[in-house]
Amino acid sequence: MASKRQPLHEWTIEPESAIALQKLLAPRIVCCDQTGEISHIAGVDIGFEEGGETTRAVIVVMRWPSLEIVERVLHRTPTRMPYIPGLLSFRELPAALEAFEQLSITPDLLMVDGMGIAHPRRLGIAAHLGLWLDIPAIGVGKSRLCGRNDEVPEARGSWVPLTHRNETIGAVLRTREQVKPLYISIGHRISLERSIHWVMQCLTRYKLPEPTRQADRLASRRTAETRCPEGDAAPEQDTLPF
DNA sequence: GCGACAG
DNA sequence: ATCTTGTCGC
Repeated sequence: MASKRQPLHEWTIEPESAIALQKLLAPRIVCCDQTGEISHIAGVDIGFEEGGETTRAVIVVMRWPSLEIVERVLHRTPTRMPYIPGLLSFRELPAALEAFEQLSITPDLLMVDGMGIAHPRRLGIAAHLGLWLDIPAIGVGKSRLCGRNDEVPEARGSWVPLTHRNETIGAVLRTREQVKPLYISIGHRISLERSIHWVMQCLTRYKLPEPTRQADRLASRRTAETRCPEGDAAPEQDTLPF
């Protein structure tokens, strides 16, 4: 029976098949620089509502080097799959891809909340998304999925390699002093060195680089209403919708 | 066999 | 990821 095939990103897949697919796709990840002129960097993050029933995919596009937000997309959709360590992309990619379809600007670089190749089968969500869209991507994780690393020096900008099975799969980077480091890894079409470089270039006063931080704020509905008593800078203002 | 385990 | 209060520090 020749039924109309649904978009590939609407899969719902068994863990066993998902793992097989990762092993098939991982070898296609490009780990060298293929970035051209970079004028737009996008931050990608996924959040949840209603105890996980609804998925919120957010993409924030910023102009480089001003880092001003030029476009934002918030896409809400029913959650299709549960969270299984190692299979995160199958739970979050569908929503992210649907959000991408609503973007009018095609970013030159993606910064994704999660791992790139610093994954058991070298295909974390950042690598999976970068490969699918064929856009340079960097994995920006807040905690470790696999691998080991030495202590990271306290100085901002210092980093140590994250290794797994005798391979360097990423870097544990100190983006702020006195704060837990970030787990940076190649997503697609960019080297680890340049990945670290770009993350550092997008840092302001926070732990997370701006693209990811802004996407995270919106995905977790932590927008401009967060009050701060006084003193420092005024609460961040959101110019665009939401 | 036991622990670890992105978001 | 999300649920959640107060609390420590610049």
